[in-house]
Amino acid sequence: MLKGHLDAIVLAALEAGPAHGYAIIETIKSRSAGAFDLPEGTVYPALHRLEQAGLLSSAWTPPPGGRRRRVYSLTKAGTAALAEKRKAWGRFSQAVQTSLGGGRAWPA
Amino acid sequence: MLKGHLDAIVLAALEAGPAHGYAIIETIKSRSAGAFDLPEGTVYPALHRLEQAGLLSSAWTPPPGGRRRRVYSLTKAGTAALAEKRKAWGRFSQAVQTSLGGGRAWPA
DNA sequence: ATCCATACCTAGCATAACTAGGTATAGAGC
DNA sequence: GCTCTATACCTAGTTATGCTAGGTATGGAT
Repeated sequence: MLKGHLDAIVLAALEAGPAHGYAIIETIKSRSAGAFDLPEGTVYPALHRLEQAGLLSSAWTPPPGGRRRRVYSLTKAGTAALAEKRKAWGRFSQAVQTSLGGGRAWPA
Repeated sequence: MLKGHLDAIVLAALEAGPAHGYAIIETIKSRSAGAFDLPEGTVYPALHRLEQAGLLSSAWTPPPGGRRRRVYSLTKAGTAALAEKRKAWGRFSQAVQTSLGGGRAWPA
């Protein structure tokens, strides 16, 4: 379970530039060192949701000669949402950290 | 939304000693500096779930003269589960952190 | 020719946490 | 005495989220 942070992670994966769904899954897997190996059934609906919400836009790559791919890009609203979600993550993780007690934020 | 980490936070709130539901809510609120102001409808079912799972045990305080309270304590299994959940949180938050990119773990 | 990796999609399920109600007692203020 | 608030517990039903489990199709390697 990604516990409500999937949207932020997907948006972050697109920050470096447009990508298609399958590539996004790979990016997330490698960036998280394998921890987030997300099934397609998780990611594709999320992409649709994010596009619906106006945070992503998509375009099909021209199919003649190549395999069809839907390439997603961050919209302006998506970039803003990502920034907000990063802040929210910071607040959230800080709060969990102190709630779990046991002191320091990050074990060295 | 507590995003799946509620159980860990509740268990952590009981680590210092037994407490009743209402007090647990207060503890969580103060420990998180107000970030987690949980409705009772969130916490009570969680307590029941955790007791069902054998991670907590409960006892009613004797009602004569005082207000009825159900006091929860960590079981041995609960203590072990808390330790495991702390580790899981560490792994999870680390993975989110790197997935969100943007470098350093904690902005000073 | 067959298989696997790539690439997309959806319906339906499970779970989590919240909303929105309900009950009841103790103490403070009038 | 009466009312109001804080304390203290509970549950049914809603919502969102992510997953399972299926389906379709193409390109490249064997």
